[in-house]
Amino acid sequence: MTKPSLPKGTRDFLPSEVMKRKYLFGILEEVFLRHGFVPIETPSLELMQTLTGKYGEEGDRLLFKILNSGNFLEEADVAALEQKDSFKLAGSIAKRGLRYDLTVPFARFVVMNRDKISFPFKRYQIQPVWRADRPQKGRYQEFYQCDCDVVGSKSLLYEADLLSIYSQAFSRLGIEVAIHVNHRAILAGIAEASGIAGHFTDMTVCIDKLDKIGEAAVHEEMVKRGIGPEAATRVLQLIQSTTLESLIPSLSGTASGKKGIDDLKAIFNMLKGYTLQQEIRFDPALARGLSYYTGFIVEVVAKNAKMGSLGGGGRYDNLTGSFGLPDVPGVGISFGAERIFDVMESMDLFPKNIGGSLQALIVALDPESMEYGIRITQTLRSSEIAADQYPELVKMNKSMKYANDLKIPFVVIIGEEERNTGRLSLKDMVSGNQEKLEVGELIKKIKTPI
RNA sequence: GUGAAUGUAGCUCAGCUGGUUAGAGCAUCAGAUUGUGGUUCUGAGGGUCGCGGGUUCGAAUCCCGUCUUUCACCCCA
Repeated sequence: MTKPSLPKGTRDFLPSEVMKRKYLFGILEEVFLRHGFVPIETPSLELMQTLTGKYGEEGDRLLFKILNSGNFLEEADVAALEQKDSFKLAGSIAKRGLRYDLTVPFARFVVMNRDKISFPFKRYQIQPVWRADRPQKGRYQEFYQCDCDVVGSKSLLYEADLLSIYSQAFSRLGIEVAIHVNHRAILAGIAEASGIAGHFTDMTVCIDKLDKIGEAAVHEEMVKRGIGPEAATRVLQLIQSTTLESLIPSLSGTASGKKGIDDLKAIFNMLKGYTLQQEIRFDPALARGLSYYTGFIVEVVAKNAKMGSLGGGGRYDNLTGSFGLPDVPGVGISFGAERIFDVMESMDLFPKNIGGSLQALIVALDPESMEYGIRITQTLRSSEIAADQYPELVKMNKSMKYANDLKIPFVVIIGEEERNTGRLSLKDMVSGNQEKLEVGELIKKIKTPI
């Protein structure tokens, strides 16, 4: 016998947890659908050639690879095997891998299905992804991503739409958030205005850490990466601006700075037509995931919970380029479902009534009542009541305990007397009251909300 | 990839500087209660102390190795 255990970074979900997760995903789906996004699904497995090279060296290392079937060593790269070069060997023995995110498979999907979809194509996708990362708090090797993207349009209307989705979704979930917005061109403008255009990546890597390590440490790190101390000070000064207007004097001289400011202005202008319940804040210090974002960028942070980002996204201009379809612009956002779940759990934001599913348990006391109970159960079920019959004739306290453990609100007790009179005992498990009712009354009673 | 912890009953954990038969709570099962759950009381079952080696008269306890899991960093959701 082997001791049961799970691979690291994976979890079982109990019924109550699955119900909560469905509730969360359900709300997201409703918001997505209402904004005109449609669902797609892609396989868990992709070809390694689809996945490798898309996430940088680090990402390639974290890909789960799937061994080829059969005697896969026959085709193994012998030289790599002898050199113990695992990475090189993998290419010859694993032609498939588990998807690492939903964005790259989506890019493949768009390229392969471009004849079947109409642009702009608005899709959402809620599926698990896998990463061979070291797990830690709130981070798993298998987790769900909820992505929402539009491809095939450069219109800034979609930026506004996606911000509206964030606002509505978090409001409906009951989480108060700040939606931070920035633009890659503004960051480029800041670099240019500080005379360090050549150090753009160094700059963004550093300022991304601002809220984590503080101003002084960011300054120090910028200098360490070859940015002059004065330029670093200038950068820090510029990224602390809280309004677009205050950046205009410094950035309007640079082409990219102007472009970024114009874009964001246009987005904010469109947002005036939306009803937004959450704060949307311009934050020039936001420098997230810049490796593939080319325009607008966004990140969502909970206001009342100590938790990293609950979601993020941005515009990218060349999603499908690596699959041979250039110039397809896109903009998208992602919800960090696992973290949102944790925040909602810690703030007790799930409705109380999503735990139990069964509304009535039928308990029979003798073999004839068992048969009678089957018919009653079916009657209740066809009256849209979630009903179930206790399957064995046992001491009643056992079946009552079962009803109690499952939080079933009503128990229908059927014995000889009930059978003869046609009036069944209905016990309300919350109040403990019990009364004898005919089936019709009983159904009405169970369906009446408390 | 770097660093630090951890591992004892199904679960959460106690077990002092080594000393007979390894404990508790929860959970399970049975009874108090032969037609009534939650609370309570009584009892029962359940352990190769992660695995391997070493020190010792004696190891859950000390040492070494190994595996597992967790936490932090990197990175990221």
